[in-house]
Amino acid sequence: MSDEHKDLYYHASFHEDHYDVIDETGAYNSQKPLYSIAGSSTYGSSHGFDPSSYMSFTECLHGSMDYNSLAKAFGMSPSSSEPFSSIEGNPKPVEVGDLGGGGNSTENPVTPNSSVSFSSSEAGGEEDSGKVKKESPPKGSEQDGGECSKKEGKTKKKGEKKQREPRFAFMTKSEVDHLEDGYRWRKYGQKAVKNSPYPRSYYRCTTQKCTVKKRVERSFQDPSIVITTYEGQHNHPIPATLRGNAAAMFSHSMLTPAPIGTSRPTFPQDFLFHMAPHISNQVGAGAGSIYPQSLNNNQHLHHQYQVPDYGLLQDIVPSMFFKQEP
DNA sequence: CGTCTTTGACCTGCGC
DNA sequence: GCGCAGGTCAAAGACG
Repeated sequence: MSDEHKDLYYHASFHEDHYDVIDETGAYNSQKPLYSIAGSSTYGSSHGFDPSSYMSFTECLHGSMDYNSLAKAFGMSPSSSEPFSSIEGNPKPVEVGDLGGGGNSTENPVTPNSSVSFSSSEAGGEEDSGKVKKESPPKGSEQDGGECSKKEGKTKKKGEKKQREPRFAFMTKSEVDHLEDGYRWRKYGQKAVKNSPYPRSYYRCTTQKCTVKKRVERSFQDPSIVITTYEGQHNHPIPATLRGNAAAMFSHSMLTPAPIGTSRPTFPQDFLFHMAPHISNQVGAGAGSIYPQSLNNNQHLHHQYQVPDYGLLQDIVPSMFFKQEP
């Protein structure tokens, strides 16, 4: 494995979380990797992809995702006190790598190494530096839409580490930083990232009571790649008013076959994750690359990727990852 | 007027 | 203890 690959594919860590990425050979470079996902790259549109199995990105965030199951499916022990990879003080981000492949979409060919990586990390109680703001009300209360008073309560309990919501990171090749995912977000901050010329933006779901946040930053290794990290799960449906009927049609369209590489799907904005057949046994966990497909318009055309063979996936990929339609 | 972005300040945890 | 870096707040401004 060459470092070259890593560099090429983004071995940069997600800074605070140390998300590393693996190269196409499956080798990765991480401190505490739980498992990695490496994808194969080559795939011809002729394979015809099986649209019956996929899950929308939004849905994923929606709550239909069972972290434990996911973990289990991926070869991790779901039950234990570490759902995904949580470890006291040491988030074990699941990483994904390999941007190898991808392929090209008819309308917008993407470079071979353009794909999206997906990683997640759950923090049972990580410390995440700085993440905790004023530590006032336990995330629970303040969050709720409530912007409560900030600088006041320092009711932090000793030894009680703030619990972090599960997080999922996606690397998408795109020119736009903020990818449309069906939800409404409000930017609440932007920070320069160390060692990166690109700033990181912080967004929060505008829906009341929804505490989902997401961070968006561009890879400094490959500026064309946008890293989006979601934290938490939406506890509400997609805003119906968003982008017209996007939300409305979402429920249906997301289950509709989308011939990638042939015609652009007409779904609303969302991503479809596709798992690549390539399995890497890093750290004893199976993996596959997840290719997202933007459902938006031209704006995200570059998110269309070749779809890998689905065959193998069904067995390794957690069911919740796919939406099965009879 | 409501919503969203920008941006400097502030807070917190961590490493040295 | 100090400095650094990440994360968040909230005032101010832009926009429709």
